[in-house]
Amino acid sequence: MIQNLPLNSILHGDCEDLLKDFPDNSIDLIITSPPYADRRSHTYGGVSPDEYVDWFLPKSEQFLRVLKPTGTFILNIKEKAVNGERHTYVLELILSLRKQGWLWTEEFIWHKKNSYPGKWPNRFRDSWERCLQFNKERKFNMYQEAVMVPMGDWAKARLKNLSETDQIRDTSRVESGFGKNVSNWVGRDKAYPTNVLHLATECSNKNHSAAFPSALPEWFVKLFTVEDDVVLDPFVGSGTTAIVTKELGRQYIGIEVEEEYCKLAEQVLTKVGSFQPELP
Amino acid sequence: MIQNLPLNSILHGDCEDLLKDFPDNSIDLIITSPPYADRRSHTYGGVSPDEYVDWFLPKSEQFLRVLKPTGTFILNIKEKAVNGERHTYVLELILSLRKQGWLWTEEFIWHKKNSYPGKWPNRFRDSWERCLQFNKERKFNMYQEAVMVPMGDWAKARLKNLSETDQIRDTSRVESGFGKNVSNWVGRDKAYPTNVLHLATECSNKNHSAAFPSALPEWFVKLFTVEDDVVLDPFVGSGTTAIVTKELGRQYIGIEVEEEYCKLAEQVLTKVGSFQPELP
DNA sequence: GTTCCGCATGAATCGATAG
DNA sequence: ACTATCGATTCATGCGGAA
Repeated sequence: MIQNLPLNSILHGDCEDLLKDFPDNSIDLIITSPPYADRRSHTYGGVSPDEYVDWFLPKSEQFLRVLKPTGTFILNIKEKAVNGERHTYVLELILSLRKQGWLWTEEFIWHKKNSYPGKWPNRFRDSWERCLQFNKERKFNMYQEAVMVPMGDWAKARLKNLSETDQIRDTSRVESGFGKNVSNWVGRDKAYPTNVLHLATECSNKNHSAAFPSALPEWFVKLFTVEDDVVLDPFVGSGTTAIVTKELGRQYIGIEVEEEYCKLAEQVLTKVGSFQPELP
Repeated sequence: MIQNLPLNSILHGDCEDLLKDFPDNSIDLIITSPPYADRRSHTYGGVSPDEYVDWFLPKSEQFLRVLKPTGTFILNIKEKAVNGERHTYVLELILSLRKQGWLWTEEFIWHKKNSYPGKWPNRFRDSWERCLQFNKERKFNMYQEAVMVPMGDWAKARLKNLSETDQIRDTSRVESGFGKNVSNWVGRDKAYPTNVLHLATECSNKNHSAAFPSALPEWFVKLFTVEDDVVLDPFVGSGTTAIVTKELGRQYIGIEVEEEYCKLAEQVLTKVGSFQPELP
């Protein structure tokens, strides 16, 4: 058991092992997107859907131990289609996590505006993922004001940045919720968020593709932590969670088994500046 | 066992009892929004979340029997928060329905664009519900073209393929359907939808607490049936499903235990016209 | 400097083909 | 019969070069 947390670093190894050295009740927010069943097989050896719960539970046991009683665990995950059916391993995982001692507080929906294309006789494109919120206690830290958006200024800023074609495109889009449909927000000062998030994946980014867009962890970090709080991502990948955590002036800990990802994340993190609060 | 289905009528009673008189494999689509746990307690005697699965399974057993092998069962449901947690009865219901013989084909998300306003210390407004798709067989009827939506950048796509003069000429003739080369790009301005539906709730219906907007059943009726197919709603309430079913030229069967709702639904249905296909 | 347009790129899924 | 691999399908996004 180590005395101090390895703050602001990316650790190389299996989170199940490495977390055993962490002290109890020391993390404010755990947010992660673990490898989905049968995905990323080159990295994680391809956990099969049927084995997924057994693979995950020892890890989440450590998450439960290191999380503060006021902390939150956000799990981004989505089940795949197997033999024409949705597999049930995510449902079983939720039930198992509750038996492990977690409270299943909420399920946020991440609406992926640019879902993977394709056509099949029996289903449409899969355009959403689960962001499951778990807690240790019924009372936890939540800073709702931090994610309220000042819509007036925001609308003007967005409008200015849009090309004409983008404006046409967006007004024609049926599913313009949180996105660029500015007209929804005219005359409003603040928007109360809901439990549905509308974000596009960053698929054709110049950077290495991440599991989720940075706006996703950003939103949860703002919502569940304040400055200098500690945010852990036990499957940090190319470092998206750590990067936005640092940018927001919180302290990050990332864990990753793939060495190449570790180096990549550390490389980017040295270039990232941390948020400095303005002095009056 | 009755010989013929009670087509285009609203039956008064408990669907579990009434369906026992229905023949096997006779319904093309079952779509329903059952009373949620602990809701509408005056109507259904207050099903508690812990008893919900046991309450539901005998009914779904009849659904399974009366549904055609090519048919679909759409279940609109959302778990409530109990003691600060999301209750797990919907997850358990999915697992139980699979054991009963259903295939859990898909989970659509209904994003409620204007969700009920409110603010709580530990959660945001709940602005989505599950629309669970179950089937008897892996092959089922699905008419995807019936629900295609305008493409995201339809304006861009059209402009790309046409010269300016062609644009003017063709757009002026679109209504008559005789434009030149129209077929080249007309097909491109529509895309298949995803498994996320963006629909506003209709606040107008004050009596029926579990009512969904007519656009929701409309979408599924178009997607899973053709004209003259039989659509059943075993918890039809004030009749939304039956009404849109009739309007779309399909045949409806509604079941409702509350007599007042039955009368209300029948009253509206007499005024509703059925879709008439145009003859050449 | 703008705006416009081509193009690669995805946490996908199914069905056919091969071992 | 059962598993592994592969091609076909499809569309929102953002980058970069062109106009």
